[in-house]
Amino acid sequence: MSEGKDFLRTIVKEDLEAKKYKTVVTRFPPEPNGFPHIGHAKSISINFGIARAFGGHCNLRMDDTNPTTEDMRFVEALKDAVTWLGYTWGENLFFASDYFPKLYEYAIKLIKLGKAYVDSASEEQIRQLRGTVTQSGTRSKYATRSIEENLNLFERMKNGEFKDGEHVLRAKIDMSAANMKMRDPLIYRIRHAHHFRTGDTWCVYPMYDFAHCLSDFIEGITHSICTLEFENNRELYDWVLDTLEPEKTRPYQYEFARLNINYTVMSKRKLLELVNGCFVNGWDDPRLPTIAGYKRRGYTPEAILNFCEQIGIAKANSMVDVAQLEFCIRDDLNQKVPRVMCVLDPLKVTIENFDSNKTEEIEASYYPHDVAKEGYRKLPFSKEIYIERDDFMENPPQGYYRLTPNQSVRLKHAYIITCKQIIKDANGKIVEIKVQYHSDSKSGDDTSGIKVKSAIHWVSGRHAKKAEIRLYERLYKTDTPEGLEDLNPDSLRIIKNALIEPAAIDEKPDERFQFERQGYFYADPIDYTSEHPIFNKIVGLKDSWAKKTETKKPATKPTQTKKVVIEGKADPMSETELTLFSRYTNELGLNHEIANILARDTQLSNFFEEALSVLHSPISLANIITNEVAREFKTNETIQITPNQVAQLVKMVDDETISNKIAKQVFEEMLDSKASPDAIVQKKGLAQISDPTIIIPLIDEVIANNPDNVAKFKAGNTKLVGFFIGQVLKMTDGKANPSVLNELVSKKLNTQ
RNA sequence: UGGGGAUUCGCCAAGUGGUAAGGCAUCACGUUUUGGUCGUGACAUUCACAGGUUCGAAUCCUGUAUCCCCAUCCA
Repeated sequence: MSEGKDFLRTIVKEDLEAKKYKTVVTRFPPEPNGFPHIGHAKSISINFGIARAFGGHCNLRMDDTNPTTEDMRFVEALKDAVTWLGYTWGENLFFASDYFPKLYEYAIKLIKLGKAYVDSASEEQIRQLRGTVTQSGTRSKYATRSIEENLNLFERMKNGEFKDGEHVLRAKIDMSAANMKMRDPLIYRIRHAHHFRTGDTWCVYPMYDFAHCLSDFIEGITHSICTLEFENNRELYDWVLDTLEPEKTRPYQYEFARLNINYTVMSKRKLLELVNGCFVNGWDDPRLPTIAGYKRRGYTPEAILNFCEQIGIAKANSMVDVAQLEFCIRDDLNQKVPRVMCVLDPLKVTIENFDSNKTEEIEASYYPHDVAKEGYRKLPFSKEIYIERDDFMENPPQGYYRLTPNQSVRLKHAYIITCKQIIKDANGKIVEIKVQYHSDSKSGDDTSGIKVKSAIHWVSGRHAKKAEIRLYERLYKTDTPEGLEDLNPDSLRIIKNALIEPAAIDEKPDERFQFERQGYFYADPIDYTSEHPIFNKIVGLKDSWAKKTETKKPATKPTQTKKVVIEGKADPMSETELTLFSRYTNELGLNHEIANILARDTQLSNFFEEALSVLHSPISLANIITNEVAREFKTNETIQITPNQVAQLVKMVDDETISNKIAKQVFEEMLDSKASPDAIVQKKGLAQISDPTIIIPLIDEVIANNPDNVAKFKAGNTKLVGFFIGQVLKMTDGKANPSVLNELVSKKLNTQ
């Protein structure tokens, strides 16, 4: 939870430090039209997490501006998700629909400002007139209506005098804007629909772009964090707030990349399709990436939150490996849950030399030695037991550690057994094995001296309980699933007759267990009863044996195809550009790259020509202009610096008063202070230090203080020269002459 | 095709002119009564590509490529 670990926290931190806001206020603003999924969890952890980290607060706001898709049921699911993840909104549960009256007033204000109009064109016409991404649009003929007429019409829209789609309210912005969102966006539409909260009060409903920013403003949000697809909406967000509330401090929008996970679908539409089409069993199906699904499956909020923290926040579209999530739940449960034995695919084992009437009770710890928890149960041991079918092999492959005709094995917590006889049915399937146990090999008290390769889990036939185990695998078989055709047909496997040791049911020391050697399981919160226990598989244990045996087969190496880069062609130069180019290269001796940049950019070439008339130092001038000056022109239309000033600066570099490095620093300074370069150098004492008698002692000092790096350098890490130069430069505030310094450092290090 | 974003290891991701963090995955060894956990080590001479500026570039400049978003009366 550190403060500056991602770009959002960095922004918040800076804003707070700059006193832009007194306290940070964020919001989690879902639309209640579907169940929240792990992508929402990321957003929740960002918004609530930032608020918590900076001592602010986060509102839970239902963005319910579309009456046709939203439902109270989803509101409850959203609240559940936030609570389950461990966050609280306190008093701050809001609904955009609560702001409908205020929003309506804002719309009227916009009309009065002459910045909104009622458009009576049809939906189709509006689309036509909007233009395309390359062609600008045309403003509707209704845009010329008077303020009074607009006011009147809008009020009648509100009063329900018109049918759906007859009119809309539009912001009057710019029909030729390159950003399509700014082409007179719709801000209100007529909807004669029943809203789940406001009922039939309203006939007009605000659109997202109008409602969202104003809702943020009304709530005093400082940082409005949303996903990347809203980047284009930001300009409109700013426009609405700047024209309606120009004086007040207001929220700003920031975007991050939404979460994608491989083998998983996250879109509301696809999730809805799965649920409604009964491809899964409801919104809380454990195979679904919904919060309800993870909860039902047995995931912990800690694991989800930890996952959200691990994946980070950035602006690049990305696809997280589902293995990362699986790691998080294993990692969490490993420290928490009791171990218990459960046989999923039982094979009967009769211990020939064990008394058939006897039951031995073994004290077995619920936790392994490396988990700092205590607790144990009594484990019954008797003549007939069951082991996992694949823990015995008649003809084992190399490296198989478990029971074979020639290899003894330990029964976990109990005795070592040795196979004596294999019994098969008519089809050759093994139905039972007969073994002898070594009575002097009891766990914790073993004097047998027998060495075994592994310990396997087992249950006592007489005492074991029957359990239903629901085994879940990934819902999709492809890593980037598109549709139903990518569904994994084996995503759910139900084992009706697994055998579990009695304590797990009778004592029920927890809801979640590790079934020894298999994975983590969760007593299904809905269907489980002690008469008919049902466990969901949360996640399997890592299984390096399985991995080893399967990777043996396909050894096909993916052929590395070297990426072929197609170099696009630059536009040919115009006549005048060509003339300039040849003058720069031939007369002034500039290199082709620099000459090219200058020749193609009139702003830069004018600047250059002017500077050149002051100081005839074409190469130095051209370098600084195509690099530093160009950057400023890129971000600002006009810049404060004059060609004359740049010439002054270059002059100081040319006569070695200052270094190139310092020149860049001075340049930055000139941008802010508008002072002349000489004055800056004077004032700050930036003249460069070239005298070796001053520099050498500093180098010696750095070398003396960093013996490790000296050693690394000697070992061949020559890049470390940079480190030493950097250190000396730091000591001299960047004033040491870098060329001289470079030479001296290299010499010193090589003669040490 | 206009505009807006992005590009650092198999997957995430720090880094903003001075030694390419960290996690997942993978591999090896050690510990282990879970083929788990844990521990140790290995894993980017290079940051989409090509030039340029600089003593020094992932970072600054120019150009190119690729991917994502925008033309719902959805959010």
